Amino acid sequence: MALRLNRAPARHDAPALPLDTILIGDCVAELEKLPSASVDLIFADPPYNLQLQGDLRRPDQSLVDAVDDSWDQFESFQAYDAFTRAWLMAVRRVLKPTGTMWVIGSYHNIFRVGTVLQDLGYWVLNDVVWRKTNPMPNFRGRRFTNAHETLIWAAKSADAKGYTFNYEALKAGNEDLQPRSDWLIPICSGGERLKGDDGKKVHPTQKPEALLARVLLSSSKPGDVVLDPFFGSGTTGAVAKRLGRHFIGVERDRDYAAAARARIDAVEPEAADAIVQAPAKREAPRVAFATLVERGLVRPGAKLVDARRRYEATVRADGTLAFGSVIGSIHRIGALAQGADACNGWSFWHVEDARGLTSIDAFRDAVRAEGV
Amino acid sequence: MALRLNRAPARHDAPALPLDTILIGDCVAELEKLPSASVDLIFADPPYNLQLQGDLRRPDQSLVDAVDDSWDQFESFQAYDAFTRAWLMAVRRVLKPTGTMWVIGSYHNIFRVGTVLQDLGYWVLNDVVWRKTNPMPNFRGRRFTNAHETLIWAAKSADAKGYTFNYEALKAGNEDLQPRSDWLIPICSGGERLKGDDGKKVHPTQKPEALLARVLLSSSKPGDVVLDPFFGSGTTGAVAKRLGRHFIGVERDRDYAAAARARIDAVEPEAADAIVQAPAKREAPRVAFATLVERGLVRPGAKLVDARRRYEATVRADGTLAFGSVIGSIHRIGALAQGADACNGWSFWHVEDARGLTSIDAFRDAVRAEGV
DNA sequence: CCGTATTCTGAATCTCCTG
DNA sequence: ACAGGAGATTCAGAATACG
Repeated sequence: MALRLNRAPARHDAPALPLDTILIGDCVAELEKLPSASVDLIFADPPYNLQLQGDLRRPDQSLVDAVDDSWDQFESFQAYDAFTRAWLMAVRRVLKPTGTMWVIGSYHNIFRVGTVLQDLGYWVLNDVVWRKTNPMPNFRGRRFTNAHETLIWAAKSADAKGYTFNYEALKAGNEDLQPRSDWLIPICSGGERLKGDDGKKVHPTQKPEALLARVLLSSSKPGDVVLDPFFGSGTTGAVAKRLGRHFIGVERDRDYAAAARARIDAVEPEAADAIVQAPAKREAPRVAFATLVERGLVRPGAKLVDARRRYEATVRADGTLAFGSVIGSIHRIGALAQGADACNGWSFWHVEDARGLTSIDAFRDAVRAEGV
Repeated sequence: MALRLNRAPARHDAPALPLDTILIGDCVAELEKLPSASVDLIFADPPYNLQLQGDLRRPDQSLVDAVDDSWDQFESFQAYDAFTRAWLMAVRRVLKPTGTMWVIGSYHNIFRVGTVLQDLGYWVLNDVVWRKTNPMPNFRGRRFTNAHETLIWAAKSADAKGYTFNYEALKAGNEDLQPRSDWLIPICSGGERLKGDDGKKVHPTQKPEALLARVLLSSSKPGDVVLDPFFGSGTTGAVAKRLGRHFIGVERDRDYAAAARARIDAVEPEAADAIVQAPAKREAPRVAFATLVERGLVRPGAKLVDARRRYEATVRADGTLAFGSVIGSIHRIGALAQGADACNGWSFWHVEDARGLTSIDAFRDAVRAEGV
């Protein structure tokens, strides 16, 4: 039995569609009550099936607050696939033929999700990468920092035409460059992060509003109906309301649903003419020395010297420097050579050729000039 | 029947492994001839199963040279999955227990590949995003510009330990920041792109050498054996040779194999000092704290303190520490002092003298410099 | 009150050798 | 195989504390 947390007025033109409502219950069961082909956009943030083992501690021994909630536990890949198949079928029935769907996930689950949705006849339009400016580091140094999550954007079927893609607006909001499949957005923190009375986060995986804004602005129109079958803390609803879209959320957990309802009630819709794309965060123009080597601007085996040619180091293929038997970054080796505590390797080291000394900083500028 | 394009001298220590060789034939059949658990790293760039529908034209009506080769055509997802399963099983047998595998793909195939490899027992370590500085634009304006491809980095099994990850060198080459899962690398073009006598590209999906360099530098050591079951234009082989790794390539198409062979023969390996393995701290020879006491670097009876002088312990002649009435290793006592359950005593404890605090790790470095 | 320093935290599949 | 212990390991940003 679903309990509805509804604040929307009754609508006579679409009586069966519980607009701007959070349906409390299992999403497959709740979606069966909705009419077919009735929503314009789906955003789904399903459980990731993280399969965490033991505790993880930071180098300072503090404990990482893991996502160990029961809703993220599955017995096997098979069980996860069955779950995935069920909800993907349920939302597909409700999706208009011209509608599209977004799903977000990590490497733990996204391959399963992508495979199942292809098998069900969805047609992938893009995979989009959410690059995090501030991901949690890899504390043990045994893998690459997991600095992104993946979104799949899919149409209802291969022959679906007429889906919404606000190409011109996106391009205009992106310095007249085509919108790309890699998005740089910070994680949800600070004032945006919902906290309980105890000061603890309400939901372990709250998504940033900037991410949802990019989704809704790119693939929906004002007045469209956006369905989120894993509503959680209600980011989809909050952004939908702010941007003049309707939402339907489904959430099993009453506490999450209540927090989401309160959050959404506090949202002020933006004036229609103010609804434009949030400006993209400027890309940090950070260039690593390894990039110069990779791009062939500095050759492995080349000798670097300081401005007065007192010290010499050898460039290695991995973008480190060798100074005697010591290997390290341009900064650390620069400091070591001088006997200093710290050194800006970019200004310290130079390449010598027929024309004389060239600062490696000049090569970095060349990389930046090419658009990083 | 496989025809080998071999330029490597015979090796008596590994007679069954055709090092630095391109095996011509189907990869599953060819891999059956190789011994089990014999290669250190796999890089695979399988067909993407692109499912192109009709010609793609640019706004000026010029035709885009699409990947429509017969090797990229599969009748169904089912056929593609069967193909994927077959080659993933074949390479897994050949992979050492400590080895890892990279697979690259796009949204057309990467979900299938990821699902199958998880089902086969591979353990995903990371998914890595290759962001292209210069992707092909989306000419229709109906999707996001496909500006990235996805790589999956996986170990042979969930319990596989001891795989190679050159964390410290990668960090040093990246402004002393740990390496992330998003890589920015230009596509292969210009002089690097192999062209035939007719000026046309030899292979439709030639990968940039910078991408392979990052793969090999991060997850292999000099002298390792790298297997590429879809050798194509031989980028893996060219980079392996340049960086002092051995390669084994498998390629069905004789023309591709011949072009790859010629390309690799022209490669000059980097100088040894540009590619020797950087010593990692965790691989440095172990030094017992007792050795420091034995060698007179730390005096029995000396007081050790933490960096903020909050705790104090006494050095004993046998290399243990006394903290109140408790006696134990530098690590145990460090943990006890802080009330933590673990502690790296080497970085925690310091000796105080007229010049201030000196970490006992500095004395350990001195011992190592003397040759343990 | 302000500027600086410290602390806290985030969708995380996070070690390896010896006995 | 399993237990125990040595010893390795973090970045950005916000919040809080301090001087």
